[in-house]
Amino acid sequence: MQKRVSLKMLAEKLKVDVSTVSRALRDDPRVKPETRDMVQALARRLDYRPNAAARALKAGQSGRIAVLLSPPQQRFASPIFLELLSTLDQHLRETGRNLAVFAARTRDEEAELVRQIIDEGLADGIVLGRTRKNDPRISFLLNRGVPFVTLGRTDWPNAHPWVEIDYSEAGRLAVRALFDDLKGELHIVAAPEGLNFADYYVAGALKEAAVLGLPKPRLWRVEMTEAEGARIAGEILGQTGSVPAFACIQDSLAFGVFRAATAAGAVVGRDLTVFGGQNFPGSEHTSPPLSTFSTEDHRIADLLSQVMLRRLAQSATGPFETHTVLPTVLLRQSHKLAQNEAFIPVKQSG
Amino acid sequence: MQKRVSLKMLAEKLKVDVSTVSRALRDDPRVKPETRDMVQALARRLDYRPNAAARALKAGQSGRIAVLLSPPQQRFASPIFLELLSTLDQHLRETGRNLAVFAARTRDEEAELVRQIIDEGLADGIVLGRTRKNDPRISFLLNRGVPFVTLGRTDWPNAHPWVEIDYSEAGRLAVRALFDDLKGELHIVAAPEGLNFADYYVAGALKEAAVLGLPKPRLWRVEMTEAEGARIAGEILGQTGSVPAFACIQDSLAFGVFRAATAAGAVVGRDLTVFGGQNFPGSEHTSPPLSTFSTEDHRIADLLSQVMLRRLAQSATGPFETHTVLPTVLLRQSHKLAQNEAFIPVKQSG
DNA sequence: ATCGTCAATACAAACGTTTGTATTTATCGC
DNA sequence: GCGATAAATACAAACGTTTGTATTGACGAT
Repeated sequence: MQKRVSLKMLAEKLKVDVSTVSRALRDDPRVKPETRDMVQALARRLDYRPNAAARALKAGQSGRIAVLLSPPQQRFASPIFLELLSTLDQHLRETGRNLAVFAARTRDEEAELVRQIIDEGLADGIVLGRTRKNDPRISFLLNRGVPFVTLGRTDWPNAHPWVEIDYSEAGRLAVRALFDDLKGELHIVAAPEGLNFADYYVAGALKEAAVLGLPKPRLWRVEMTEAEGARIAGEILGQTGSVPAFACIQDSLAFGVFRAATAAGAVVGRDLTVFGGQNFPGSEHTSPPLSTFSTEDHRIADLLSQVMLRRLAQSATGPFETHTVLPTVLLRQSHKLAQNEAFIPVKQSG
Repeated sequence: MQKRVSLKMLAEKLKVDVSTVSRALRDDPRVKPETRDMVQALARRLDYRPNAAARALKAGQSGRIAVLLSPPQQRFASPIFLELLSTLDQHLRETGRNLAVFAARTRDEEAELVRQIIDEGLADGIVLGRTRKNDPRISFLLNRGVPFVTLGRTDWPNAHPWVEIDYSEAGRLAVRALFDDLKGELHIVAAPEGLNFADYYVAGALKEAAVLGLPKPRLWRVEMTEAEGARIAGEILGQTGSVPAFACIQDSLAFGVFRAATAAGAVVGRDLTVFGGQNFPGSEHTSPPLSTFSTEDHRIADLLSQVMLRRLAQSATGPFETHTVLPTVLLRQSHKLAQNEAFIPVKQSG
């Protein structure tokens, strides 16, 4: 357990000044080639690594990028997050940066957490998702001039780079798909109001319902958990004799619908129809295979990483034109009623 | 975009020394109560936050704990990781620490990454999973005296705290369950050799097979991906006329088996049987519901966090007696062949 | 020989904290 | 009213870097 090797230590051993050592290691032309080689040789031999805290202090930059994990984070948290963390870390490490992760307990806590991250110098930039209306995190970051990238556009769509999944299209798509065999009431099951992606989904779904001449669908704004999906479907299946259709914004909710159906002795594709979202692992193997839309997780993670890096390289202020709306792709067709046709996979997901 | 507020700034405004400001903020009895209040009032008004880098440099501690995400990290990465990150961040922030995340591309890269984390002072402690035989990460950390906690025991079981899932029991359990209706060859599909949890699983499974007087099962050591599960099952389903049984160490592999079965027109529960692991989201809703074992993700995450904090509070060297082996719980019974009995959920998973 | 020039290196300050020690100021005993 | 004592505060060094500037010594030009 020897002492950590520092510039000072190298300097003492070589009987030169720390400044010379520092410059030698950075290939500064001001140091004599022989000195440089000597320093570098010893540094390599002792496996010298520059201290991150000291560098951060000097540079006024932490060298870290934060990812904000949005609550609630449970087993059913969107699979995109892990992919994002992994991809982002790869990209960051290539540019000498590291990844910091913060998980707020509640949505209200997030703004304060963001403030802490910035003002304590815990990170130089932030990646955040689940943008919302009047998002206090965004106004704070803009105000401070902090580089950040969001998953989902905000109320200041031209003030920062963002990447967005086309949830409006997803909503439209789900309703359109369910419409074909619609035999009963249509339920839109989305995340709480104010969350932008959910608002877009609902808007897209409602618009499509109107276009198709449907009566106004029943709207549910709940947390995206299997429990909530089960609760809602359980309630509906208990009271109606018709064949309800559920357009769920996320597969977690749809899984809940499956659970409620099983509990009620109802069969999906006969007594009810379901459409999910985000193509969770396992959704391919439900019975019938869950209709859902793909969100191209890897591409999103990759894009967010790239955009974050580009933003970090930019000067302090915008405009930042990097706005990308990613398409959603229809997967499978289990929403079709059994008596109409066989369940056929539209596209393999692996 | 005003300058960050520092101790110096507060000191100048109040015409006192920075040391006084520093002490006032930490409620040092050496500063006069009126001065203390004056300082704290201004600090609150200007929303002063101590700079993390400066503190880290002075303290010789980064104030961060690293979590190593083990490759491969894909959509099917174990759901435990997100839960772990979330829980750990909660606990850490309560003690003024933060969470850093590192994702190695390959297993070989991990040891070097760990070295970098420690020697550059990127973190003061590490949480790591997927321990293996002759794990170079562990020997390095022990050598450096770094506080760390592992998910899964190591070759140095008394030298550091760890938490372990009872994979030996899981293997035993899977084979025992599949045995009841075994009509063909038994396949053990586990993660690559050298990964401790997989080795325990295989050992437990083989031992149980021997106890039950079964012929030696066929062994597969592959990455835990749906693709690998599908590949293996596809191969087997193509060549055998019998009813193979697959004990998969993780649901991702089992999902692959389901996919291959669908592709081959085979029906799970009639033409083959499957047993999974870790109870992934969605595994409840396969048809038939996937038999698997639960790994109590939240409890694991909580335990790892607690143990890490306790370890950080301890003196530099052991012994560290915190060893916990968590049980695995059988969920569902879809491995039963259809003609024998109906598929009944043994226990709800939500 | 002397000065300027250049290369090579050393010195020093700074980033924002924390903390040991020195200094100032007020208070008390006598 | 004077020295001792304690309270309050200021000074200074340190953590490990980076980087601007000063110093040293050798050499060529005059």
